[in-house]
Amino acid sequence: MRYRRNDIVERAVGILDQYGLADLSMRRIAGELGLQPSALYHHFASKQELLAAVADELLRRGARPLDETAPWDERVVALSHELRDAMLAYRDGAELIATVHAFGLGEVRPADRLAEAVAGADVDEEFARVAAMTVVHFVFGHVSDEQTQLQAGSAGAVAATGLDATARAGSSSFDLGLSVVVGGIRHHAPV
Amino acid sequence: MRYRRNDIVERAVGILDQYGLADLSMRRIAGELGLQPSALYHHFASKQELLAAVADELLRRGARPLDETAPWDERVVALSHELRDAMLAYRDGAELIATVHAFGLGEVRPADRLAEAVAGADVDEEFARVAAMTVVHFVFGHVSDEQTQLQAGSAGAVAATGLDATARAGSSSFDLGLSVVVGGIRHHAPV
DNA sequence: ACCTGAACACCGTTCAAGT
DNA sequence: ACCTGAACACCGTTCAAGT
Repeated sequence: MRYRRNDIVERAVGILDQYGLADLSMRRIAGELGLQPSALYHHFASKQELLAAVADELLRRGARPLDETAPWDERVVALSHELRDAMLAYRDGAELIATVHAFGLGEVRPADRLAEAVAGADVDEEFARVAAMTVVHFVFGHVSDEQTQLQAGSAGAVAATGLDATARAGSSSFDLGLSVVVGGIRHHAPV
Repeated sequence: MRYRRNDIVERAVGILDQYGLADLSMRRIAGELGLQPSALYHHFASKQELLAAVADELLRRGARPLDETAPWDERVVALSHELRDAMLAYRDGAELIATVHAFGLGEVRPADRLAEAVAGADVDEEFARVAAMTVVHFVFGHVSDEQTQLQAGSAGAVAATGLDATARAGSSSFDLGLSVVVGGIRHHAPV
């Protein structure tokens, strides 16, 4: 069989969601496609590059149109929720996306759209960049924690109501933490 | 040779600092101690447990006394700098500490001391906990980014002045981002 | 352009057996 | 209590060769 880059990424997304990041090996991806592991290196220079492409794919699948006319803080909140939902939509999505970006990889850069939104407040460019990074760090950290707890819960014998409670707690503490960061940006003395 | 848990952790810290997290394998640790890899499983149930002990050790080595009489915001800033310095003191320290805590491991919990400090503001207990987690997520994310850039720079042929500039930029954007989060906590409407 | 086959240099973990 | 020796079931990556 002959595949293109995107076929491999799609199969990798499937393995990630079904078996988790720990089982997302080059050998497993190749095996499920009926290829030798070495064939993947025709499409990707390394596993890191393949994982970056998978993270980009998850972010693209989670992308939503943004109301550009909305106030800056509403746009920041909308973008943060979009990012959170994209991270939670697939198994280990949070860990994968956070790891890829920790290594400075990935073409899709959530901080860029956030920085544009923050620039709508009355702040200079450097502050907008730092503020956007702060929001991204909060979202990455919070949602990684959330997904770890969510998946630990679903592994054990937790009642459906218990899971719902966990999800609700995650969502409201996410909104509370986000309001702290957005409030901090709002009350920043203009430099 | 016969070793105790702590001897193994100390040797692991040495390997981490000299060769990095990617080379911190059970086989490497055992080899440097003149042991069979299987011997480590008498002291630690898994590699994850060993890594958690290493992360705890780094945090303990970076611990500093805290002025309990200082205002809550100064204590939050001091604890954040203590955490940042502990993460930066050893090669890949940021990634290790962030990863261990992302999996809910480690006995040393930076969020606990931070929550105590935040409780000094006029806020309820749940808000103090969420605010402390927000600070931790910011510090973990920012310092992981910082260390990635720092180490990418030191790998190439960067002049000493260039490295200093990178470190200075990291520090001041850290302080700026931290002031956003602390400002957000300060301006939070008491519930 | 895309893939095979084989190899290299590794991993974490288990377990019976030793002292 | 602490360690050995051997094995199991894997890894990512390289490279000459095939079509």
